[in-house]
Amino acid sequence: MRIGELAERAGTTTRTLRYYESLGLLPPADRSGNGYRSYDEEHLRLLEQIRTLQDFGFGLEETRPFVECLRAGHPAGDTCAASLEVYRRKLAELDACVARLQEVRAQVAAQLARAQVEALGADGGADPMCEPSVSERDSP
Amino acid sequence: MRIGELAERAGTTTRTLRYYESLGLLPPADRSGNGYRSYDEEHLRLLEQIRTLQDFGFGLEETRPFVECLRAGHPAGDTCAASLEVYRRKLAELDACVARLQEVRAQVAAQLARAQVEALGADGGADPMCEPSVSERDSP
DNA sequence: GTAGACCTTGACGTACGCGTCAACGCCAGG
DNA sequence: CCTGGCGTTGACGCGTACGTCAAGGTCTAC
Repeated sequence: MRIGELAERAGTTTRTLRYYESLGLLPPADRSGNGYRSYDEEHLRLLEQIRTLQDFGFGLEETRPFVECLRAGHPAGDTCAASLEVYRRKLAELDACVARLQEVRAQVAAQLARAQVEALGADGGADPMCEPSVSERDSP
Repeated sequence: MRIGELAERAGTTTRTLRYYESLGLLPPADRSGNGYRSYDEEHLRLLEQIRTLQDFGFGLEETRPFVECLRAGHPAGDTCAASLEVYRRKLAELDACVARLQEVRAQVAAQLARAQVEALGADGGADPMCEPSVSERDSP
């Protein structure tokens, strides 16, 4: 099949396929007599592997071991040692990233709370502890 | 003070200060007779505000309301309505991002687990439950 | 007067993953 | 024969937040 068909079947663009080839991520496609790239089903599998990982947030370079694993003849791209290592590294990265974001979230939330109070204090209400909060005497 | 001193005190570089000015994020600095930029303590406060937000992962444009709030004479950059809105938007973004990352993390973990099993099955061990694990009989 | 440290503007480089032309070749249908 | 649709390479653009270099002006100290 030619590049346009492969691109469509893989849900990507011809530009992307040529880009991957230029990176050496995809093997150089065979050329038919007129110079057109010629692809087979295996290329489609490689692309599906790449797209799956991309959706996970993997960079293109991180997908390389998976692609090479498939090209080496393995039925799955992620059963080779190098691929497993990338998975593990990525898990660690994800954990670190989540932790950082949660910490930031807490700090931003705290800043927001403080700023809201300050905004009220500066804007309108002079002393905000006149009326005792009713909720204390509500239940007994 | 001149640009080098401000940069050092703010923990940044002269390039960054000129860049912010070119964006209109910082107000154009006054020039002394020789054409050098001249800054005061207020500029330092603006920069501190920007850096704090940058550390939270805010983009430069997102810091603009805070800077303008300070420039408007408010004692804090985050007590203006626009700044509070940015805080709230950022909180929502952070929550969405954390959720997405956690979902991805779960999927990657699942892929890793599956791939490890497949790798074992293809590589060596035929039936991996011959020797009962010794740790079970260790303590009693 | 001259070296060195500071300042000025301008412009290109970086990383990522392509999008979007430009200018051209090839091939099938009418 | 010509149009339209496919393909080819090459090269610039984008967004973000600057780094880095170039070529020059300015000020201080010796």
